[in-house]
Amino acid sequence: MSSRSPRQRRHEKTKQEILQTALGLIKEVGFENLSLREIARRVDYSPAGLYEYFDSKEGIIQALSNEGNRQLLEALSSIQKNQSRSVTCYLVEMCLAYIDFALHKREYFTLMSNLPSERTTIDEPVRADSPYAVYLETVQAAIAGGEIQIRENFGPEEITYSLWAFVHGMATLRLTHLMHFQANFEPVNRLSLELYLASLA
Amino acid sequence: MSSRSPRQRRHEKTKQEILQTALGLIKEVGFENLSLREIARRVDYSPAGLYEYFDSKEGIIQALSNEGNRQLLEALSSIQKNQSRSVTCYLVEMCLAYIDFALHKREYFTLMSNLPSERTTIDEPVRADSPYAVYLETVQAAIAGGEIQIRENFGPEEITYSLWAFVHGMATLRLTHLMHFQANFEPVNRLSLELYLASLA
DNA sequence: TGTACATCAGTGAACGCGCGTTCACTGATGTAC
DNA sequence: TGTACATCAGTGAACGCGCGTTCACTGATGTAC
Repeated sequence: MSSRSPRQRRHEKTKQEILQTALGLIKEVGFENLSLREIARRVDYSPAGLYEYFDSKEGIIQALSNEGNRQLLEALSSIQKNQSRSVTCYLVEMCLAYIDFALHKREYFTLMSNLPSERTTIDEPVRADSPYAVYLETVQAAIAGGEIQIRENFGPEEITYSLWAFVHGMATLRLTHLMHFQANFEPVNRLSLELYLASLA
Repeated sequence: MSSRSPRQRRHEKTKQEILQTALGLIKEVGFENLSLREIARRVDYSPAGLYEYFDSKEGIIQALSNEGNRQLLEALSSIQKNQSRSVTCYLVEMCLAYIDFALHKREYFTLMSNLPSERTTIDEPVRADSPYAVYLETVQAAIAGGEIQIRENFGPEEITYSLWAFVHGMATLRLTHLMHFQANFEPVNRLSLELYLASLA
């Protein structure tokens, strides 16, 4: 850190400024309308100037996506550690945290859901730093603790996928089709998840 | 029908041709890359020619969205009628039909999920010709038949919403993040839904 | 049945806009001696 | 401490592209008498 020259630090700082601006822009106009030229306008650079910091527009998106992944991972992991109730309780909180993340950091969330997963079959290993891995571990803990039963063709991965689909649907609906719908979703989401988890016992 | 002049029929036919072409284009390049000029190229018209049939690009999208709504409605309704098992059985089939629709008519589905719902609070009436209405009716039938119990703050609408979120998540994940993931999702989806519905009994 | 006219279906060119990327360049900052 | 030089950070202009929409127009089709 301190071994970096002032020049390198300035460079890094500008890079972060660009990323933050891009993020704000996505929040305003949506991922699909993100424009490199508009980012440049907002940081008061010429469009060409950004190429000092990123190879391409895609490079900016990748950097943001990595950061989003980090933040979601952090949000999920912190729940895993902070509580001392049953594992299924953790799971419910983690599910709700996913929805919260989608709503409050939707600029990251839309970005991330629009990028395809690297994993393409169940035989490939799960990336350790992926949000999915956090869910999977927790589900496995619940299974080990006897709180969740596995069934034929319905092991840890399948259970995790189904939970993920459930919360992903809740989150996605809120961000698209139900974006103008006024209601108190949280208790409904919570109860649905509790009921579903209960049925897995 | 037969009272319409040949001119009107030709007009209608061309209109349909444009819509079908637009649909094919969405299937190829995605909703967000739909281009009026490219539609024109494919039907061998000048871009201006399309304005004889639609007021704007938005008009084409609206027309397609209506048609998609009709087709989804039809897919769901046909299941409601064709079977003679428990209502919960219908529900599972309807849920799977939703996913099927999303996967096999994804050009319609992406279109529809990107348009916000007209209904903005639970106090407004449900549109009778909406897919949601079909789900809601079925859930109400299940409640009436004692197959599903309502709970505090968890009535027919909440139950329907949660089911919808579940299948919407399954569908959306497949179309975005898991688009390249190879697996046999159907039995997993079916079992998850059956378990969830069982927990509502 | 023929003719005059109105409407329809479709064109070509343009408007005004926005986009990502490249390239030759310049002045400022840092480095070596 | 001063100077010569290299690298860095950033610019301006252009390339080549695509977009939705408008407008004056024309030839074909249909209608009325």
